[in-house]
Amino acid sequence: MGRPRKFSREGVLQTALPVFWKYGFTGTTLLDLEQATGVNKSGLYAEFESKEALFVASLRHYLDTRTGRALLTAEPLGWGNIERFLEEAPSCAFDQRGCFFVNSMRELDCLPAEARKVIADGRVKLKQLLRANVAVENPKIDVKSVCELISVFFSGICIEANLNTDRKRARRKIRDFMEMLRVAKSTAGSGLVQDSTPSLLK
Amino acid sequence: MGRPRKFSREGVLQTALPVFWKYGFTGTTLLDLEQATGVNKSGLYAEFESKEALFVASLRHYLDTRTGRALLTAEPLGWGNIERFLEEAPSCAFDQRGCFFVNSMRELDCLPAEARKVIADGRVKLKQLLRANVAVENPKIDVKSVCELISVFFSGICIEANLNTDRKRARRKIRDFMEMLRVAKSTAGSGLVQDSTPSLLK
DNA sequence: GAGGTATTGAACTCTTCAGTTCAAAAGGTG
DNA sequence: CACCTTTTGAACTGAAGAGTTCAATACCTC
Repeated sequence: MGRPRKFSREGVLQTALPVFWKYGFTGTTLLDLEQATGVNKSGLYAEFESKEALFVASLRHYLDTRTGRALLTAEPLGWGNIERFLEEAPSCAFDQRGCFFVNSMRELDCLPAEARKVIADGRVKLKQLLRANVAVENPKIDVKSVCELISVFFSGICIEANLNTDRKRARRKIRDFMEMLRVAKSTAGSGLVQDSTPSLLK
Repeated sequence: MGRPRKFSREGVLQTALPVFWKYGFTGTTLLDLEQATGVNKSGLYAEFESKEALFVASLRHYLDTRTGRALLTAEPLGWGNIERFLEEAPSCAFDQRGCFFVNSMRELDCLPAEARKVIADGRVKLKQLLRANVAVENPKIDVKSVCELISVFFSGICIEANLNTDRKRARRKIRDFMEMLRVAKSTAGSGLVQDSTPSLLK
């Protein structure tokens, strides 16, 4: 019954994603998408309502296919997971630098409302996953604050991945950061910190 | 000798900057720029060669008018300067969130070559300024590594400023980060860190 | 292999974009 | 106040943007 289509929704998302990732939503044209996916406009519009809908679907596809979640739920929970997450979650492929979510944060004002929601929800989820891993390490440290620091550091790593920094240098930074986290944890309550209102330590 | 113009180059840059800042280069249209600056296209093109040239000029104007440099060269050098820089450099105005430079890093692939160079040079300069402030604090710590961490953290803070995070929460994160830096410094060489190849400590 | 349905791709629309042109207006100067 | 240079704003251009339409094509079913 009728001609079968040449493309799959999955396949389109997989090939459209790197384009949006590299050029952003406003920076991507329909011509770019046609060329990348190999699917004509009419095909794309048959499957997706609009460029915005395709973007949102790409965002969701990204969430579903990335390893981030798996990395942060691996047993045993702890610093190890966080270190692996920081190292492996940000991509460094030519057309997929850093993290699609973090990149999109820059463009928030130009994005469809639904995309903004997906991003906000994604961040909440990330914080939860981080929290679980930090919590098992040391109750002396204010878990939420540490998670915030890790989140900021992750965003920074991702954004800087847009420059030419090679993976090796990024790994070095991550190691240093983790070392700092572990030291801070070890010395919690040791009296070394004399700030008037220490917030990192309970 | 002819009619005097109603606008100044300075004034245009000052009003164009927030538009580029908020919507990025590709997200900004000439109509946006006309409305924001109050200057007609023909006026803009009389002063600037192209949209790209106006963007680059805005980027340079940003560099020249920001307090970042002053904050990092204030005497005495040290953690205090860095903390003030992290707190005060990222803007949180409605249409100027985070740092224009960091925001532009996301868009690098759509930017004119000259803009890319300005950004790269700006980052080198920032690293130098950070270095001077870190160096005076403690020779036991690998200065360059610490600077990299601060730079990543700064980028992260700036990118996350694009979300609705209020200044108060950002300040809290910065205090925590600085605390960690200071603790790491204090415990350098204390034997708490047992990694096989510690890179943060000399 | 004929029939029927769904996909396809090219041509088309309408809008917006960056950039140009130029007659009219404006104001300093003598 | 008349002259002359310069700015100005509106109309214009050509290209590129998103999104639509539809005849031709492909392929599955019977």
